[in-house]
Amino acid sequence: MQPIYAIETFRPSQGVGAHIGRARRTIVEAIDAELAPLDISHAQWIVVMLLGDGAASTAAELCKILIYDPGAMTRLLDRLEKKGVLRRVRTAGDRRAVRLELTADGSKLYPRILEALVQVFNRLLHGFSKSEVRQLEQLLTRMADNA
Amino acid sequence: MQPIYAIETFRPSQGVGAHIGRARRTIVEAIDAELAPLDISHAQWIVVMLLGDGAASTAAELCKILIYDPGAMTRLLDRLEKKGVLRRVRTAGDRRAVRLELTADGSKLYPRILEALVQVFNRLLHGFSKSEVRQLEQLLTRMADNA
DNA sequence: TGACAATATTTGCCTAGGCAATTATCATCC
DNA sequence: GGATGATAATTGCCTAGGCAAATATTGTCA
Repeated sequence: MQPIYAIETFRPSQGVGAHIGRARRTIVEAIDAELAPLDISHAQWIVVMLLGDGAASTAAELCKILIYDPGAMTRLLDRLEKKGVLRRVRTAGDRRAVRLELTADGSKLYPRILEALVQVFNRLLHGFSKSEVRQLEQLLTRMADNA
Repeated sequence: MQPIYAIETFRPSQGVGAHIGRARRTIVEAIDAELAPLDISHAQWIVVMLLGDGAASTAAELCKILIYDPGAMTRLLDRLEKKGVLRRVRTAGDRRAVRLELTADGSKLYPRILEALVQVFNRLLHGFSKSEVRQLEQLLTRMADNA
């Protein structure tokens, strides 16, 4: 398999990295606009969704998934806890870890954010066939798996 | 064309957004590791590359491309100027704008970063055919164009 | 031309993230 | 079982980004 890019011809602002960066900023901007009335930050709603759909349940898991500083995560969780969105629960199993649970209010947040996400992604993926979406996901996954 | 996602079945941590986020974090992490010896931050080397390949030449253009706060950009440019990487040049045409130019040292930085980028992307794109890379780029572009 | 909106940059203030050190708890290996 | 290393979370300190206001300049339109 040949290398994809060569130093002589690679233009950073036209490579895959730039495209992914642009797509990501586009997504974040669109979702933030959609969620503006909820008064919740980008980092915060991602955490709510990861907890809500069961992808994570501790701070360490969130940090690993998001490649996020543990100290910053502690404070982010402080803010969400103070807002009443989640609570920290000491578990019997591993007393180092703190299990994170959405409160009733936090759980109500989940479907509202979910709706915004579905709406935004359906708009951004307008004109895509389902197989194209699946393909996009697979290509990105293969990239990440190469790391 | 049908909507891609439905509220009932959409799982945020498995959608396109999550994949793009993961891919982006993977890329940033890999490049930062590669560029560690240069002692230059993520935001900084992106600016150097955008200036170096002519994709931008003013602070406002950088802000637009990167969806970055103008105030933060001013200070980021301050740091790069103090490092001797770039200089600000008042132009005769529009006296509000400040044209940004890489210094000789900044220009030397360009190929070193370029090499790191090519290396990292070739690694992350290992196993991809060129048409798959092109396809990935096109899918991402179509997404961004829908915004 | 003159008033007014828009653009480019800068500054102050506040918030949030990164890094390093600390504490508590678990896992491992002898 | 006990020493040692790893893991989870937290805290302090510093840096960097977001927002709003201010300044300078340009564009527009009556």
